[in-house]
This record gives sequence, structure tokens and C-alpha cells, in this order.
Amino acid sequence: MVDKRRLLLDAALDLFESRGFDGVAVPEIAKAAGVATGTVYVYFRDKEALVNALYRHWKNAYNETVLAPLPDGLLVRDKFTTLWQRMMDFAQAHPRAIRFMDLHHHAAYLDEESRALSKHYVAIARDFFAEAKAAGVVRDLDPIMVVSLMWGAATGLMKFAEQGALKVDTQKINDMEEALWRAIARD
Amino acid sequence: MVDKRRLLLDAALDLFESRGFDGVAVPEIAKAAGVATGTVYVYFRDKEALVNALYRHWKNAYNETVLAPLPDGLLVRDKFTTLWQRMMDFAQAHPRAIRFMDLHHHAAYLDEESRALSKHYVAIARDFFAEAKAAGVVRDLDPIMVVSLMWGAATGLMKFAEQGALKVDTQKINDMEEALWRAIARD
Amino acid sequence: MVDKRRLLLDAALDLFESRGFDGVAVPEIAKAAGVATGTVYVYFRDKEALVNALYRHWKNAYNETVLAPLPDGLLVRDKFTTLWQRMMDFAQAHPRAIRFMDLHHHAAYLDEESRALSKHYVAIARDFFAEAKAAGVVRDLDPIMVVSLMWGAATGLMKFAEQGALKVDTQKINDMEEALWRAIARD
Amino acid sequence: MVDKRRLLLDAALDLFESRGFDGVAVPEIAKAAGVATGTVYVYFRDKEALVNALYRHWKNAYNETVLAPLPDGLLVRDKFTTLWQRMMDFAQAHPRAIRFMDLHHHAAYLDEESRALSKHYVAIARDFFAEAKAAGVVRDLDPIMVVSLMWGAATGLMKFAEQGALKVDTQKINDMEEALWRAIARD
DNA sequence: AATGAATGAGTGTTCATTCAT
DNA sequence: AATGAATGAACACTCATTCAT
Repeated sequence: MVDKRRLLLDAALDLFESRGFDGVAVPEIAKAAGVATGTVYVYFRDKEALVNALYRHWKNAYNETVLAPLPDGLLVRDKFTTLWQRMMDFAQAHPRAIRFMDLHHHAAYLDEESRALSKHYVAIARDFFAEAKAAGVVRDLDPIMVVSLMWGAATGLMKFAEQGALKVDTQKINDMEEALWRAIARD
Repeated sequence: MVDKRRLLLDAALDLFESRGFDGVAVPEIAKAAGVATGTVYVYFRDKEALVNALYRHWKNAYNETVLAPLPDGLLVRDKFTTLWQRMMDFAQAHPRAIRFMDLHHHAAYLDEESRALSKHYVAIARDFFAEAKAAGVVRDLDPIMVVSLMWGAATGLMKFAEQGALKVDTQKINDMEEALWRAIARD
Repeated sequence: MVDKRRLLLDAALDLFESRGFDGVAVPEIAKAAGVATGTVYVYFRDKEALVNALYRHWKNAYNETVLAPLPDGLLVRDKFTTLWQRMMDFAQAHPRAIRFMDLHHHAAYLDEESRALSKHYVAIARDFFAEAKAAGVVRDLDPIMVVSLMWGAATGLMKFAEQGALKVDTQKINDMEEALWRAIARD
Repeated sequence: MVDKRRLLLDAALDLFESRGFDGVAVPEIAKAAGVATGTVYVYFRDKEALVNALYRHWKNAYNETVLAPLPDGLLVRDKFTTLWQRMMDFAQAHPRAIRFMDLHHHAAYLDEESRALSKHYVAIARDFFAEAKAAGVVRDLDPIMVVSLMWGAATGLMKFAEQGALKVDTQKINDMEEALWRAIARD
């Protein structure tokens, strides 16, 4: 027996990502998930609860995968490579999830708990760059700006790839990593 | 006598940017513009025509302002500075327009003509980097990737600024410009 | 200078006949008449006043043409021929007017004065058949039933002609007249 | 449990017949049927689908009742009586249905399938009169003209009865049948 | 738990009418 | 007299949600 809650979240990701929260009808999500309309309300109090559950699901997955503690004793340069590699692995495995999170970042129907998950991510990233700066390997840049740059680079790639203007492959991922490191590294 | 078409476009930008196309009711746009509901349909055939007109208005404004021909005889480095400066000037003058365009990039309700305007932008940027590469001042990177990086950096800054995590000032803009140039420049 | 009131009535006849009172928008009538929307309200208080004016115009035309006093000294049989001929002449000259009157016969938006015109027609017809019956040339039938039969035959012809199932010509008109007379005549 | 589809069709017949397609609001039909507005759209795709379903329902009922095969071995004269009797039975049982069909005969919102049902009726009637003519009992008249005459007579009676100018009873029905037969019979 | 018919508030859009020009 | 932009109430239709089964 399949997990209907999971089927609903999967269907909702596809639909919300491509048409936005208000552009998708609840019965449509149910149909895409292969369940009856009423079943949505067995698993989620209402449409907002569903989108919040979806957001949290993917934010948590992202946080756990990308922001997992880095192995001790790695050089900052290698930590950076690892972080970028994790981001790209995640983005390639779940491109819709990346776009969904980017799109719904600051939506009114996300509650406080959902938003808090974003802060966690920023905090971790900030710490990493603060440490790198202290170690003297990166230049004196506002850590948040570095986060903007990296998140922007990742979502930018996804966006152009989606439009067919670009095909994301190992070469491009490595080129982008090198470019980003040069952007922040001390000479 | 004020231009009601303009009032409607202004109101629509605010509302669509913050709540998305389907999250905004037409009478609400009218009310925000200070006109009656029916007046929307005097100026626009339907809601889709309104969002397309809005998208084109800002894409054209962006294309004309940011992608205007660069002065002759400028060094590539200075051209880059000029381009980035124009992007940031535009983004700071019209932050909602930047976010609106980013959000609606590939929306189903945009027609072919609206989408064509995006291609224009990409083409211009591509040419610039192809030229810079030929001149030997930037490394061998896919021009589209450079466009992703710059657009991503710009929208990333806007996003974090919006959330209050960051304040965009001259210092940050210059830092980001320097970082982006380092990302792509030949050693 | 053309008479705009007349242009409006002509346009309204075409449109009301083919799509009904509620199926036609006032600005559409204005456009078909080649005048501005506001001009409709210069000549008619509102849409109901327009449809009532139109109904009266054609009912009066019908009454004056078809029900004009018959020449004295005519045989009943010839009076009948004359009446039918007048009906058919009118119907062929103004087929839309016939259909319009038939369709709007008992519409809620017709006022008492408009409806009274129909009664006039029925009264005249009733008198004619009462007289014919007294003269012993027609059988003992309710005069109203004879009116139903004749009006039904006339509108029936128009309806099938409109659909293209039938072409109304002199032969058919004469055949129908003969049939109708046989229907009511004493042996 | 009552059949809501049927309740809706019944309510729609009353309302469309008296005020026309565009004169009736959908919520009004729902209210008259005792269901919620949305329920209309559970049973019919849109207002046009509802009016087409209604038209087909009654055209089929008419075709099946009035145009059912006549008993073998009947004299033409008796077949005629039977046909007229069936028409009148139907008209008296469902006067609104007769008027509805007459009114919407060639309306723009009826689709091809709905219109085809009218042709069936005409074809059957045509065959009957062609046969009667071959048998030498009726005069040489275009069968369509006979159909016009009979349909016209029937709807004419309904119309005047509706206005209160006439009361349809057995006497009148028989008188009209006799009149119609005389109209077409060979001497 | 699961269903889907039923609901009615809310949406996009139309249109009779007004009024400043 | 004539205009047509502007209006807002009313319309066709949708959809989040409920509930009897």
C-alpha cells in the first residue's frame, strides 16, 4: 500500500512549482496523486497546511543534505567544493524542489515555523564564511552576500536550464565552482 | 487628468509581485489603482493581457536601460562595471519590477511576444561575453553561465534585502562587482 | 443627415430578432447603427423603451398595412384572399419583423400599451370571421382558432424558409391560401 | 433521493421558456431547482450544455411520442387523426416544452447534434405526406408546407391559449383537426 | 481511512447606464 | 445633439471545503 500523504506531496510539488499556490486547485492535486478530493483533508487540515508541509519537507531535506556537518580536518577550499557539490547534487536530483523553495521563499501563506527553516540555512552558511574569513583564505565580504551569490548562481543555472538555454553537466558545475571560489577567495 | 492605464500597471506590479498572478483579484487591482473594476477592461482585454502588458513594459524598460549600447572605446573591464552598475541602478530604482520579472519568467500566461523579450536580453549579454573572451580578458566560460551568475547575484541580493537580512549600499554593490569580475576574469 | 432614431431601430430589429432581448448589448446596437453608445440614450430612455418603441413601430406598420379597411363590396372569399396576400406581402418584405413580433409576443419587458396593439389585430380578425360566418360562407369555428391557424401558417412558413427547408414563392403562397380557405370554408 | 439533474432540467424549462436563454441567470435556475449554484456545474459543463441537454430531452421526447411508428393498416385519414391527436396530447401535457422548442428552434447556442433532432422530425413528417399524396388522398402540396401548417396551427393554439384568448378543449382540437384535414385533402 | 457529490463564497468578466466634454 | 470613457452591479463559472456514505 502506497503512502497517500507522500503521493499528495509529490503531486503538489509538481503543480505548485509550475503554476504557483493560487494557480492550482485542490481537486487537481488529488487527481494527480490518484486519490479522491476528500482524502487531501484527511492528511492536511487545509490547502495552506499542505503547502507548509511541502515547504518544510523540502527545506528539511535540503538542510539535512546540504548543510550536514562537514568532515573534520578539511581545508576551507575543499569544504567549499563539498558544499557546492552537495548543492548541485541536490539541485540536479530535485530541480523542482529548488525552484519551489525559491519561488515560495517569502509567501504569505508560509507560517513562522516554515520560515524559520530558511534562517537555519543562512546561519550555517554565515558561520562557514566567517570561519573562512578568519582563516584568511577568503576576502572581507559580508557572508550574506556570499550566500546570495551562491544561491543566485544555483537558481540561475536551474532557471536557464529549465528554459533550455543551458544544459547542466559536470563541466559546467565545476566551472561554476571555480568561478565562485575566485569570486570570494583572497589572492 | 491622470493616465489610468499607468495607474493600473503600477498597482498590478505591486500586487502581482507580492502575491503572484492567481493570488490577486482583478477588483483588487482596480481598487489599488483608484478606478472601478470595469475600467480594467477598458484598458486591457483580460487579466492575462494586463500581466503581459506589465511584463513587456518592464522587460522593455530593462532592456532599454541596462542593455543600451555601451560607449565606444571602453575597456572590457569598464564595460563590465557599467553593465553591473546599470543593473544595480535599475534594481534599486525598481526592486519590485526585478522580482516580478524573475517570478514570472516562464509563466504559462505569458505569450510568445512577451517571452521573446527575455531572449533579447540573453542574446545581448552573450555577445558581450563572447567579445570579452575573444579579447582575452575573461576565461573560457559558457556565456549563458555568466548570465546566470550575474542575474542570480542581482536577484539574490534583492531577495535577501527584501527579507531584511542585508542592506544594499554602494559598498556592497562594488564588492559584488569586484567578486563577479574575479569570478570570470583571466588571471 | 440620416435619422439616427431610425438607424437604431433598424439595427435593433436585426439583433433582437436573431439573439433575443437579453442576448444583445446596447453598445452593440449602437455600433451596428453607426452611432456612439450614449446616443442610444438620447433617443430612448433605456433598453426597454427601445424594445417597446421597436415593437410598436412594427405592430403599427402591420396593423396599418394588413388590417387596413377592405374595399367595400368585395366577396368574403376575395376579402380572405386580400388579407392573406397582405400578410404575405408584409412577411416577405419584412421577414425579420414578423419573427421579432412572434418571438416577443408576451415578453415581460413589453408594457401595456405595446400589448394592446396585439389585441387590436385579434379584434379585427375576429370581426371579419364573425361576419363571414354570418354570411354563411365559413363553417362554425371559433374565430380565434382561425386567427391561430393563419398566424401559425404565416410564421411557420417564415420559420422553415429561414432554415432553408423551403423557398417561399408565389406558387406556395397561393397553395397555402387555397389550403387555408378550404380549412375554414363551408362545403 | 431526488435526481438533481432532473430537477435542474425542470426548473430550466420553466425559466428559459418564459424569459429566454439570456434572460435567466444560472443561480436562479439552481434556486428554482432547490440546489446550490455550484451543483449546476456538477451536472452540466456550462449554461450552454444545460440548454442543449434540455432541448435534446424534449425533442427526443417529442420525436418518440409523436413520431412513433403508426399502427399498420390504418387509413391515411386515421393516421392523420392519430398524428394530430398525439401532437395535441403532447402539447397539452407539456405546453412549456412546445413553446421552449419553438422559441429556441434556431438559437445560436444550440449545437449541431441538437439541431439534427429537428431534421428527424421534418423527415418523418415529409415521408408521411409523400405517402399520402401517392395514395391520392391529399392534394399536391409541398410536404414541408404541410408541416409548417400543422406546427404553426399547434403553436398558434398554444400561444393564444397562453394569453387567455382561447381555451383548448376536445371540441377545439377536433375542429382544428377537421380544418387541417380539409386544408390538405383531395376533394 | 477514504470517497466524491454538494456547497456557496469568491473570481473574472460583461454591460446598462451616466456624464464630462 | 452627440460622444465614449468610466462605472459598479450582476453575471457565468470556479474551487476550497464539508459530510453522508
